[in-house]
Amino acid sequence: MDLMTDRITREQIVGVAVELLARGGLHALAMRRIASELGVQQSALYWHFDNKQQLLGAVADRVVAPVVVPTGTTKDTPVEALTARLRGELLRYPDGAELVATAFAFRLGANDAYQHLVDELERAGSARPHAEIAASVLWHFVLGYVTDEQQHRQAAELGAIQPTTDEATLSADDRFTQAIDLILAGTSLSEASPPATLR
Amino acid sequence: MDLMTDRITREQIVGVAVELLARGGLHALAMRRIASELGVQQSALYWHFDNKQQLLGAVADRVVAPVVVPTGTTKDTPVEALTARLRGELLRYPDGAELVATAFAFRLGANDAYQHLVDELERAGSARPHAEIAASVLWHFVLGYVTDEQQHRQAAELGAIQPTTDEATLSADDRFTQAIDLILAGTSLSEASPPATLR
DNA sequence: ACCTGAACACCGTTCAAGT
DNA sequence: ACCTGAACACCGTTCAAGT
Repeated sequence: MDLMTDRITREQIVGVAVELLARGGLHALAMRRIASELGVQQSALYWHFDNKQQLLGAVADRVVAPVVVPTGTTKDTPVEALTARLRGELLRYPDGAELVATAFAFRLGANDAYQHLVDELERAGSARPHAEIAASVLWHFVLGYVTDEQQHRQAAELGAIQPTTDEATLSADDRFTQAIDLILAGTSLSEASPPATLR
Repeated sequence: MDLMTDRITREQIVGVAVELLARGGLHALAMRRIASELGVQQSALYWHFDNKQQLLGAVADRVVAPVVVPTGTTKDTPVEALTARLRGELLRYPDGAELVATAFAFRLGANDAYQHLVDELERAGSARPHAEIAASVLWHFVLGYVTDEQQHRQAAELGAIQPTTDEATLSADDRFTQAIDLILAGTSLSEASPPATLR
C-alpha cells in the first residue's frame, strides 16, 4: 500500500502499532508482531525507538491527537465538549484509556491533550493554579472511568458478566456526563446545570 | 517463622506477595518468585488461585483493608479523611495505586474500600445516585493521581528527572487536598472550605 | 486434596555483525 | 545509517503424574 521503500520510518511503525491496537488491544501490541507486520526483525525497531514505552507514548499521542482542535468548532460549552471528545477517542480503541493513562504517567505521551485541557479551563475563566487542579481532576477521572468501561466491555465479551439488565440503572454515557457536571460544579465556572439529584 | 506445615494456604501466598510488592513493586510480583519464596513450584499456586489476576485481587484487598474502618474514629470530615487515608495506604507500596486500579477495574479487589466510600458519602448527606457519582469521581481521581505520583517517584529514582526545584510549586500533598476539596465542593455537602483560588 | 516436573507459547532487550 | 541473526533472561499457564 505504501510506496515500496525497504527503509522503515517512525511514522510507519506507529501506524501499524495503531492498527494492531485497534484490532487486538494492548495484548496485540508486541514488538515481534509490529516487526513482522512491517516485514522486519524485532531488533530493527530498537534503532527507531529506545524501548517499548517510548513507542507506546507515540501511539498514545496519535490516539488522542483528534481532541486537540482549535476552540469554537463546537457550540457546546468547551470543557464539557472536550472531555466528551476525549472519552470518544479513547473508546475507539480497545484498551485505549489504559494505554493513554500509562503513557501519560511516564510523561511519554498525551502531553498536548492534557495541556489543551488546562488551556480550555483557563479560557473558560479559571485562574492558573485553579485550572491546573481542575484539569488534573477531570483528566484522571476520564481515564479511570473509561478504563473501567473498557475492562467491563472485555469481561462481558468473555461471558464473565451478563449485561446487568438496564432497569433503573443509568447508562454509562449518563453517568459520565453527570460526573463531569459534578466536577465542573466544583469549579466556579459551572456552565453546566448543577446535578439534578443533589440531595 | 510460621509453624512448619508443608501445605500452603491462600493467606500465606498473599502474605509473601505483599512482602514482594513492598520490596520491588509490581515488577517483583512474579508467580515464580512468589513460589520460590514459599519453597514450592510455580504450578502449585494454580491450585489455590485460578490465575494471577485473582491473586493480585487478593493482594489489592490486603493493601486497602486499613481504610475500611468504623466511622467516628477520626475527628476530621469523614470523606476527606477517608480519601487521605486511601492515598496514604497506596503510597506505602511501590505501584500500590496501579495494582489497586487494575484489580478494581476487573472487580477482583478493593470492592469493600469502594463501597465504604459510597457509604460515607451517603452518611454525609448525599442521596444514593448522587453519592455513587461522587464516589466514582473521588475514587478514579485518587487512583489516577497516586499512580502518577508513584510513577514519577520511580522515574526520579532512576535519575531520569530532577526533583523540580520546589519554588512556587505546590507540594503533592497540597495539590491532592485542593483537588479533593474541589470535588467535594461540587457535591452539595462541601464540608471543606471552598478552594481559595477560585477565580 | 495438594503438589511436582516438565513443557508450551510467549515476552522485551542487547549486540556483534552485516550492508 | 539502518537492519539481520541470534541469543539472553525472563514471563503466565497447563497438565500428566505423583503422594
